[in-house]
Amino acid sequence: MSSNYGNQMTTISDVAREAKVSTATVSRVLNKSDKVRSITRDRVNAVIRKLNFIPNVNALGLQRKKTKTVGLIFPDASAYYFAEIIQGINRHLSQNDHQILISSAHDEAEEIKIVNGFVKGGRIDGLIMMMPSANGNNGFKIPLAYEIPEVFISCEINAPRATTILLDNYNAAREMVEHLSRLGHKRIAFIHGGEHNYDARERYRGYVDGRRICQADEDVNLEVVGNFTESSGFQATLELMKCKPQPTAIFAANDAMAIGAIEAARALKLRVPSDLAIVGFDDISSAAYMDPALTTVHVPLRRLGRLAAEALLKNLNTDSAERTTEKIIIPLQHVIRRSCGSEQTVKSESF
Amino acid sequence: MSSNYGNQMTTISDVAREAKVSTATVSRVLNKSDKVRSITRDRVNAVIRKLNFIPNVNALGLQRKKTKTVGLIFPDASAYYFAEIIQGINRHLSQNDHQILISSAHDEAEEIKIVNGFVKGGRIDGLIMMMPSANGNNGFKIPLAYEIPEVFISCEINAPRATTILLDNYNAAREMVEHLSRLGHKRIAFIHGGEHNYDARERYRGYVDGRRICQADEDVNLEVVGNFTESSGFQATLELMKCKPQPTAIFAANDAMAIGAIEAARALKLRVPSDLAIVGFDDISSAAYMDPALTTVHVPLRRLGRLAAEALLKNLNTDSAERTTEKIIIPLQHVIRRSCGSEQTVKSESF
DNA sequence: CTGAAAGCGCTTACAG
DNA sequence: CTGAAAGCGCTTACAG
Repeated sequence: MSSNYGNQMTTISDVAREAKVSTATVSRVLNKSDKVRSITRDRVNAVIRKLNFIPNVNALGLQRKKTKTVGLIFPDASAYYFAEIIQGINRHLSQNDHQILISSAHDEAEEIKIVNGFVKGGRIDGLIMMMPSANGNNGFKIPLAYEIPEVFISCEINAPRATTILLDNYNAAREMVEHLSRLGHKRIAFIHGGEHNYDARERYRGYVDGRRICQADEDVNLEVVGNFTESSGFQATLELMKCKPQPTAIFAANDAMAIGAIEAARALKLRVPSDLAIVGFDDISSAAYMDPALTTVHVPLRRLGRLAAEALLKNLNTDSAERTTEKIIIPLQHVIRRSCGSEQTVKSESF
Repeated sequence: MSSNYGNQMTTISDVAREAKVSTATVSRVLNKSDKVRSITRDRVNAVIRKLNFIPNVNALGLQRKKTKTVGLIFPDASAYYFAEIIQGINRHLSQNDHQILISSAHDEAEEIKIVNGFVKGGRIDGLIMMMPSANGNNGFKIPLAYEIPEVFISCEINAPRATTILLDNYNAAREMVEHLSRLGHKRIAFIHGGEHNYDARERYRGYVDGRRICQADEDVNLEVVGNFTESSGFQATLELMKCKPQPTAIFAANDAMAIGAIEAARALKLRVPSDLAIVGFDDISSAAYMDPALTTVHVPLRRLGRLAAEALLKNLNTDSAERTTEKIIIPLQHVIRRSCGSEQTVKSESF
């Protein structure tokens, strides 16, 4: 195996030699230290530019214990959330001279292994974890033992001095039920996204409370568990429509399942929304283009990513003793389209 | 700012002290060198395990010029492709003890800046780039000057000793036109994905040749340029249906635009497929759940990601002088559903 | 088979 | 304001 960087590598010594100063001075210029005469500084900067010098990150990491790198850990599933959030994170981080090391895990054991490697290997300065399957009060002690700043997305781990960013799933779901109730629905069914997912559980909680508040036949069981995929929404809907009496509205915990639900309604020769109202959650890009256009809850994923990046960056620049424990909850907006049968807002949809 | 790794950091010296050997010996054990007595090896390994020692990546990077990290650069757009491909790459790379550093760029200047920082900063051992907007023979010299292995996805840059992975867009598109022609369509329109996108251009080329081969009224202009979004597909379809005579089929260069096209057909009170056949490209997860279910071309994104990872890993372990120039073309399969009006296959779709 | 020592590319007290 | 030197955590000839 050959040396990798080959002849491309310019070092601080090359710069020092060319500028006729010591490496210490070059270093001071690089680090904007004020203890450099401006004439010297200019000369060094000229050489840096001329040689297109970029400091070796490994040397920096070794010496300063800073790598300008943030670790990102995501669950294996959720490709859609994943992509959007990363874009939001990356935009902010790259503007602030930080890079992203990503990995995905499908269970906590794998998760912990990755975090361990990242942190003990000296690869990262901070960590952003999206782990909706993490279960609050048990396990999951490992990453919290490290002293690097951490941001958790969509999981309620009570991590001291860490930042947790959550969607306000509960209120959005509750209000969605209230909206359906206002449209006259009494039997509002729910397709659950899965017991092991934080967002899904919170949406469910909002659904239950919404039904109670609206006194919407809450004693009738109208719940089926899906797994956030179109096909599970399809199957769940077939199940639900076997109930007697049948539900008049279905609230799917995400848009993919709502899409499956609409397809199932079609297979059952039910018209949406007149025979059956169907609503989702997420507001994916095709939601506006379905037939009928999908009523849903908009989830601002890029913004979520940006908030995570901002929170992490802030803590990266704060002494660990000064760091506070923060919880950021992102309020969510409904997007009322045709699939819920809401008259007054149909007109607001136009292309 | 406090030191980051705090007391978590175990070094090779800690291990050496505890095992009563020199750091050189520990290093030899870590690197599976055979020049260590097995008794010594066992003792050292026991300490390594006991202290949960993980070598510092920065020190390794400095010393060996290897970081066990692969850089991934993606265009800002294409969130969907992005997520799926990364999952494929990550799965393979993490199994082989490599990490992923990602970044996205929206033009070549930014691209080059990122690559520069990655390579000259000593951050990566190899590079995977997805740059459908890269334009073959011009510009884009920079990354190729480096000696690290490179894999290009969806762009035809004639990079010596690099691997290029392409989808067989051309043949899949041509065959799609032939399929529509076989169903009796003469006026087959095309919604282009954008001149600056390699996949889009290739799909267009397939469309043009398909029409010629089928002698499908090829002299009539039935093309509109979109940008791979639902809304552009919607607008493009409104445009196309102003043509006299109207097209009887629309081939959208991706599924998102096909979704917009179906919605537009609906707005125009046209039934799909009987009044207007519509087909897409990508086979996104909701394609099977639309109404009508979308005929499209399946693109195996995870596999694409895995192939990229495999190719890179292979070259990472090959001396640069031995590396060959490779081009891998992934054949694509059609998925015939209802939206094209193909009778014989409707029955094969079931839930 | 094992250890002492130099060195990878930086930063940072320390001395001047 | 500037430089010589030590040190961050590893690896690898070199000597034994």
